[in-house]
Amino acid sequence: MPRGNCQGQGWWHGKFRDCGYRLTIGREAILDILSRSEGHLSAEDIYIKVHPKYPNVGLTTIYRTLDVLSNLGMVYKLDFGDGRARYELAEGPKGAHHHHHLVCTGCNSVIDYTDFIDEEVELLQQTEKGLGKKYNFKINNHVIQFYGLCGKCSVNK
Amino acid sequence: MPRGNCQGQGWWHGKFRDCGYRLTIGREAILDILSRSEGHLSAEDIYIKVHPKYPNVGLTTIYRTLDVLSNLGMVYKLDFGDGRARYELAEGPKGAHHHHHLVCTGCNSVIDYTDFIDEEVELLQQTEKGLGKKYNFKINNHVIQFYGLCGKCSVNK
DNA sequence: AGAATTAATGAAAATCATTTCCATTTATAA
DNA sequence: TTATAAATGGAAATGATTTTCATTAATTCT
Ligand SMILES: [Mn+2]
Ligand SMILES: [Mn+2]
Ligand SMILES: [Zn+2]
Ligand SMILES: [Zn+2]
Repeated sequence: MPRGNCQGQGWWHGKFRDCGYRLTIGREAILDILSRSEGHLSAEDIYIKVHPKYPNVGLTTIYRTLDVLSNLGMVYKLDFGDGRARYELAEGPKGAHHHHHLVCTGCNSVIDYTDFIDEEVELLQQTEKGLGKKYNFKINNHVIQFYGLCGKCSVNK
Repeated sequence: MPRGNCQGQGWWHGKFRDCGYRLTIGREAILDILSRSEGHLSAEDIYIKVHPKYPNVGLTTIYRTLDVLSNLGMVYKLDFGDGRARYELAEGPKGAHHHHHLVCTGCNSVIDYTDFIDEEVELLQQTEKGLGKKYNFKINNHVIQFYGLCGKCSVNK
């Protein structure tokens, strides 16, 4: 009977180790929070969620880890114009869960949407290919955000 | 013979006044710099360009004016991930000159592109309409940016 | 397992873009 | 011209992020 159990270890161990990074409590905690939280967390949001369980993980480590994860492409660093960076897991273990954003300039709320029109995906691929060739650019990511007013804010306006 | 001449006054006077804002030297200088500069200027970039001619326009005014212009929709405030906001004129007097961005994550250079815009614009309008209805969202702007490595950075990598 | 090696960490200090304060100036309308 | 409120600049404050550096801990090697 194997003594280690792996079910709780998270799918990222492999990728993480492969890149030469050490596995630490702090990093696991951060990844754990990111994977079980919906939404767009700031560094401090994450710190506050991590702290009760791991009081000795500092905010500095949160920033450093998010930077590593972002460089590895495991996390997206986003800017919604509220003066602090926001982070979300790039994708789950099963593969992509790609989405774009609707940002309310009134209340700063953000809606994820995945209901792309079929043509949207296709156009994006064409565009990436075309632009890549024309400008000799190796594209590996994109950000699409719509700005406007949510229902509440249109009314209260 | 009319004594004022208007040719140098800039097309924005009207819009600006209509919104109840006063016309000041500083504001004109900033708009002037924005309209005659290519590229994506930070507040400080603008300050440096304005300063020789108008040494008594302070950085604070640059920030305040950019905020006003941005709220009026005359200027886009952009984030390319280098820690400072960048600004560009939304459009010239003749109408739109809409474009999107290719951002190099290696050297932070940015390419404006207008290729594929036609198809994109059409799709975008569909998408805006669809999303607007579904999420009860009044969309009035969007940001599309592709991230990757420019030619130089792919090589030097 | 124990020691050696080196990455990772936390706490405090530093950085730096942006914002706030407030006394003074200035654009605009009466 | 005068009255009025908006706009300004310079200094100080703010606040997110980064840097520093002495200490700790993960991994590798006996
Ligand atoms: Mn999202
Ligand atoms: Mn541009
Ligand atoms: Zn809203
Ligand atoms: Zn580059």
